[in-house]
Amino acid sequence: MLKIDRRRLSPLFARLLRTWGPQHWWPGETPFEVMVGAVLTQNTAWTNVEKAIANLVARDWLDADRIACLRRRDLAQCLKPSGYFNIKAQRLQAFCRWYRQAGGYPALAALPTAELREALLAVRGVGPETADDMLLYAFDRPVFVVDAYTRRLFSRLGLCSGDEPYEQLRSAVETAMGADVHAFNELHALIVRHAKEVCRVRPCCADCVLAGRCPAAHILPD
DNA sequence: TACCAGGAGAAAA
DNA sequence: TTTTCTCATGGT
Repeated sequence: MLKIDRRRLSPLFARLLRTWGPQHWWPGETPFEVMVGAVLTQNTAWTNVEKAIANLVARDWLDADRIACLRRRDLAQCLKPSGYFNIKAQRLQAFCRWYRQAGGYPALAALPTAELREALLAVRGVGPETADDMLLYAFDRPVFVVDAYTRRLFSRLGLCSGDEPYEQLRSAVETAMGADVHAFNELHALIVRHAKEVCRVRPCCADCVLAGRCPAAHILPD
């Protein structure tokens, strides 16, 4: 079973926070909007998701009851900028129908984390990362979100091999950091921010940037 | 032009 | 069980 050394993870977190500052995630007005964003951002740049959400808001459709009852093709048209629009229309309706049937946010927020996670994962179109995005950023549960950036960065730093099962990596980070909603919130957001700012510019050296000896270090604010 | 982006599920091996 | 394929727009 994978173990991540807290003495290596904590300085990494501190370095990211010092470099990029608090990220104030998730960008969303309400928990429901956060959950919609979590579905729409699957393998998609956030700027495209924002356009799709803006379309929903402009039509006054950012509502579980409304989305659940829309014609699939109307919703798909609205989601077009976020890509995979037919699949996402299907997934978002499946999620909204479940959300409504489950009693909405108050009823779901009353569930224990493990039970809520299991219920989310049973919704078609909600996988581990999407479920954990929702748990952390919409329900404030101490769950760490593992994404492709986390695997890439951690494997380059030698914290993991990168091909561990999702649950193993999530559990290892949660054990190393302790159940801390705020820390999980920031760490995941910072990893994404770091990837956007650095890996895109110079994909080979996310690790040496963090060690402070990267040729591209000039792009860092400190 | 080619590649990537805050994945998930189905199909094939 | 593991790997591969499909879904698709928009920015770089």
